[in-house]
Amino acid sequence: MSSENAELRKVGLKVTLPRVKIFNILENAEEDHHLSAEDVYKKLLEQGDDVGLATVYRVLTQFEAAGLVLRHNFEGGHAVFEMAGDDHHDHMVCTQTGEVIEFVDEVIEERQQKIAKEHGYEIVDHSLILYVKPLKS
Amino acid sequence: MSSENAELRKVGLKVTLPRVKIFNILENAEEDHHLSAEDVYKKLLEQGDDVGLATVYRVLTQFEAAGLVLRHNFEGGHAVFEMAGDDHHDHMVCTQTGEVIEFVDEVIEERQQKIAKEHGYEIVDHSLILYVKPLKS
DNA sequence: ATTCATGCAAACGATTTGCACTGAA
DNA sequence: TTCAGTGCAAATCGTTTGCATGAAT
Repeated sequence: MSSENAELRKVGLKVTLPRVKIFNILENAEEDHHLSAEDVYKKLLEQGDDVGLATVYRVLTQFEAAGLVLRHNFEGGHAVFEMAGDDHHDHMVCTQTGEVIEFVDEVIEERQQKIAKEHGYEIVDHSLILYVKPLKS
Repeated sequence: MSSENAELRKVGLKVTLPRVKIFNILENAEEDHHLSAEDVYKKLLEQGDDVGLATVYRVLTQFEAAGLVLRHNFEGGHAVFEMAGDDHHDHMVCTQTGEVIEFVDEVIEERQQKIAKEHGYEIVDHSLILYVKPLKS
């Protein structure tokens, strides 16, 4: 039935309540789908689920290791997580509002590959974050 | 005489021993000039200078605020600092050796500006880090 | 005397870990 | 009955802060 069960099994994780709950929260995060561990924890409490913060961290780390979610280290100390399913994109973070905008640019993606190769490397992962502020209107 | 004194005064920082010592360490870091606060602290101890770790953090933060050094948040929790004097560049971090390679790509720089503008923003700062591994040889 | 800079230790926030407990296979 | 998964509290790590002392103006 619920597809998340399949997703979890597929990556070798036993289907447990906390894992399913957290998976759903990540999957259904509409507005801003970049959630910190704390965010996930609060959402769990809000919906009446009693999951420990430590478990949230453990599960998120497992999801990351399994490739289900991506962990980003924006400035400000804490990490944010998002479903990995969607296609790759980079981030623009507004320094005034904290808003996060996603974008992709093929030209940049290609240059990156090229640069790495020129130096004798291949890219394992990359992080491009633009810290921006609204244009004077 | 020593130019760092001028540099410090220029940015409105009183010339004190800890500040000069730390400035020199940053400036003379050859091999890898991306140093964590801890790295700087250890170098101070090695050369027999008794500066508190808290002071290292305070001074690095002041230097950053003054635009003398740049702070980068590579993955792994801790921040690294480098002299800002040199021109802008991005980073490639080898996931196997931890080596840090710097690079600049005008095409990428331009695209970034363009993308931000298209979304109604201007770039305040940006962070591009490629996590790489050596090509199979 | 007033102000700024420092060292030390305590405080911090995010994340991790030790451990005893529970529940499923 | 075995063992992964969990909650809770304590521990850890990088970094910041409060406070009292010390140097410079």
